[in-house]
Amino acid sequence: MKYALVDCNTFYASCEKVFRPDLKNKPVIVLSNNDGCVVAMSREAKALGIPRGIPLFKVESHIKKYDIAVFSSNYTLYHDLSSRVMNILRNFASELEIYSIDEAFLILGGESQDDIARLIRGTVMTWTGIPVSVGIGPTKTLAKAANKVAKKRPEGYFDFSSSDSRLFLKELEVGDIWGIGRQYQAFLNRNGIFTALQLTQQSDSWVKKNLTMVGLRTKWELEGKPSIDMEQAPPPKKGILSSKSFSYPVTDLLDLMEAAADYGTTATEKLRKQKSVCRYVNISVSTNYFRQGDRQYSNAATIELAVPSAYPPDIISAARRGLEQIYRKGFKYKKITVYLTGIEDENRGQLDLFLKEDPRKYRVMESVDRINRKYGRNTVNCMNIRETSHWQMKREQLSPRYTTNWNELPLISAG
DNA sequence: TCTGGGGTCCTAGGACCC
DNA sequence: TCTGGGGTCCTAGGACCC
Repeated sequence: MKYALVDCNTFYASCEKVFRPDLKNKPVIVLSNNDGCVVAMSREAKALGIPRGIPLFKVESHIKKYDIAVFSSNYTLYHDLSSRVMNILRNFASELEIYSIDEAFLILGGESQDDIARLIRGTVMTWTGIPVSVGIGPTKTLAKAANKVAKKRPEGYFDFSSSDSRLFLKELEVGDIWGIGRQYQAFLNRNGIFTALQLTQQSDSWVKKNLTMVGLRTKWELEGKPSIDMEQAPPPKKGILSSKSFSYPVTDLLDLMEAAADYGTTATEKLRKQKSVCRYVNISVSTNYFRQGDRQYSNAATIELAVPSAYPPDIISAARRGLEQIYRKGFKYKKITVYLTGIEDENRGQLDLFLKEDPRKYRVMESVDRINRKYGRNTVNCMNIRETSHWQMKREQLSPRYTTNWNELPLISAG
């Protein structure tokens, strides 16, 4: 059995280029929420040496000098193109795991691996305009590592089994292994372990003791023993959060209340979408820790609901009660998070009681969800959220919703 | 002036039970 | 002076991922 990892190259930047042929071979960067920092770059922008995660204001001069195209993140567009890519990949796999917005694991059939990799790349490019890389290996971890190699090759694919496995592992640095982050990399380096090959030479018990069971599975995967399952249907989320940074410091409790209502609504929509209810509402606020001179404060509160619910007014009033507990006057708040936990299926015991108590609540919410899906987010909302509140997101370089809004379809002109 | 958002899993330690 | 053993549940914190 063979695993493939298909990864969209510089996904957000590639999405922005699909409808802008004038940007072909030009550097493109995509910003985080609030246009804060650089989260994605086209190949050309990477070549200019811009590091991922750098704040926008630090690269303004580069942008002017090299005429870099800058975009606010347009998740409506990225999610739509992502689902088109995933639907294509489904045709090539006996099993498909959508791992993230721009990556999927596939279990391949018996065809020649080179042929299938070429076919996948060609089809996705022709049908969506998105370039992808294909890594193939006997485990998910090795397919991931093969994908890293694929990205550096002009063919855009690489099969682990076509290489000398000992040499491959020797050239793979521990920090580049899927599942080994910065802390573990530093720890392993301190212990004289720098390559995947060296990691596989440690005993299972040593790896488990120092890198937990997760690290031990990674070791087995590097040895070619599949130890991480495919997840075809994503399990329901165990925690759902909605959190945003403010574009300007917020001091007023009423503004925070409004933001809590907005993000509480967003989180609750996600909750209803997976047909769940939650028992706990956790709300947290913090000041801007990047501002060294400011007085800093952060705090969180968890409110338990009387009955598990996915009804926005229940969630929002809990969030507001929590906020009243933790709000302190005189701080400049930067960020607020609403986090829903204690998630259960909506059909479980306790809820029956609730539905008997007031089934109208759920009928109201079904209608609201329908209207908002049709006419846009916040067409109907619970707390009179203003369109122009100053705590809302900054998105000054937003591209059109080319694929999801009739008024923003790309126009083609003849001649 | 300007520094993202949304998740998962694991472990240690404390409270509590018999 | 002597001060068990085994278990569950919960939370906080730390690691990881994109």
